[in-house]
Amino acid sequence: MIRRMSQARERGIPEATVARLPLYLRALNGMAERGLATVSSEDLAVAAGVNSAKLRKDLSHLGSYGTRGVGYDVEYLIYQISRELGLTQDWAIAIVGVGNLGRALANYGGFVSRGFRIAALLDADPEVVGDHIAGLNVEHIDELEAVIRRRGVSIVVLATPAVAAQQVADRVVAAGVTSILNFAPVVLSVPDGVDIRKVDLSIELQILAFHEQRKTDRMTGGPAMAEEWPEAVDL
Amino acid sequence: MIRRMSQARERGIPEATVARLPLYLRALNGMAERGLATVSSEDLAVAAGVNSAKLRKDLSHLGSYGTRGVGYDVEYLIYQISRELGLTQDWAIAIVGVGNLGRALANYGGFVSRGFRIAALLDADPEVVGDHIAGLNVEHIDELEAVIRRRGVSIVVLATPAVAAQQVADRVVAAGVTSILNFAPVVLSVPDGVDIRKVDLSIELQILAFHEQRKTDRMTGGPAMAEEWPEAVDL
DNA sequence: CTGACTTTGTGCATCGGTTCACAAAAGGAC
DNA sequence: GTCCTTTTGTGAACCGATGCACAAAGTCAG
Repeated sequence: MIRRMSQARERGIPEATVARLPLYLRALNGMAERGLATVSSEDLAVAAGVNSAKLRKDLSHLGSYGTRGVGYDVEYLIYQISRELGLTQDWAIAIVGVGNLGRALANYGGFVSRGFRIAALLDADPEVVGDHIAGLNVEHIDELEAVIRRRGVSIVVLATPAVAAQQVADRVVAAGVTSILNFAPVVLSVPDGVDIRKVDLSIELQILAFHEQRKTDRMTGGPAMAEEWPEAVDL
Repeated sequence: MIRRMSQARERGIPEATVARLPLYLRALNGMAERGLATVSSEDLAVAAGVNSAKLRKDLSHLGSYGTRGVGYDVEYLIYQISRELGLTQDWAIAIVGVGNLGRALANYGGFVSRGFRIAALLDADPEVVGDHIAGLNVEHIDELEAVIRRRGVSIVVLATPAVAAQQVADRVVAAGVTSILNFAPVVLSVPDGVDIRKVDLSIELQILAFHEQRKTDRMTGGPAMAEEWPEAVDL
């Protein structure tokens, strides 16, 4: 027995593809709202800001959901991508650290929109504990393990100061959490099997600055004739 | 005349390398604070969370700044990376959209820390205009072009609602800005030569959810024997 | 000055991801 | 039913990034 399956799928979607699926999903939702029933790979690619061949290859990893000569059924594709991403189930997330950023995240609508539910806000500062933010009561960090267990939290968002992040990470990992979204500017060390994604505002700015500098260098004389070092290195 | 230069450099640092330089810089700053004078590629790689061969290759794109048998001079390397990233100059940035996120960004210390200076906060809501946040007066979005010109703003951070983002982007581009950090969940379309970096909180969560789902699937039966589709597709 | 030791810088094989270009599949006209 | 048009799904070439493994270059002891 050969079990051709539908070409690919059966296991392992490339990481680069996974990172783009949410993008397609957002574009598709916009199209569904505007009442579109089907969409071609070309149109969807433009809406998502990618190359159409890449889009088709990405979708082919999920299965063969298009109709040649027609395109993709918008609603069906939304369902398939949502299912693949795990958004058809309900994810309880906890936000640790209720400073400016934590507050912003708690109020950010995009989280709740699909599949995600903020189940807890935690902070170490007694000044903040007890505040009501986005309809939730801020709880003390001492409750971390209990809250994770009782409310079935499976994803933790770290918005603590840098010095506290590793310590909190150790505790949430010990409590059984294996997915962490880290906003603190530190490299967390966690055991194998724990997924960490890092969002670092300052790094993004530095990358922009690099390119901006290159652009302005090019205007004013060009880098080829700019000095290389304050003093010579090659003798 | 051959002009060997110091091997690489002269032009074009790989994008992947640029994205890691800020990481090295942060690790090096920590080491400088702890008084370390030199560091080996191995130690620095561990601190930055990367492979040491990759670190050495990354640094080799900037020039040959290490000493064999010894390692890298911490202060000197900090200076070289900072210069390469353009952090030795002062960047004026403007934040557009002073909601929860905009406020968090304005108060985020990591921006100011090296080279970046928040030069303006702008919003369309008259309720918010005039507020004082992080020592700055919130100005009306009508002032956008004037503020960019007068204060030499070269990087704009978009923290507006999704619907307003494209419109604001068009205006800042028209005003001559060529670097944008976008937090709004939309695909911006801008002319060639304008750099956009996107930070999307909801997408990061969706990627985590995907991996989390895979992990829990594996516990409960394994994906190989999980059903593929509600109905069969291959006949 | 010599020889043992350390650590960089890089050539090379490899890998994952992107893009092109086209055959295969579907729909519609007549 | 046949032909023509559209659009998918994918083979294959290409491109950039990664990581191994080692020669080259330096330090340091004696």
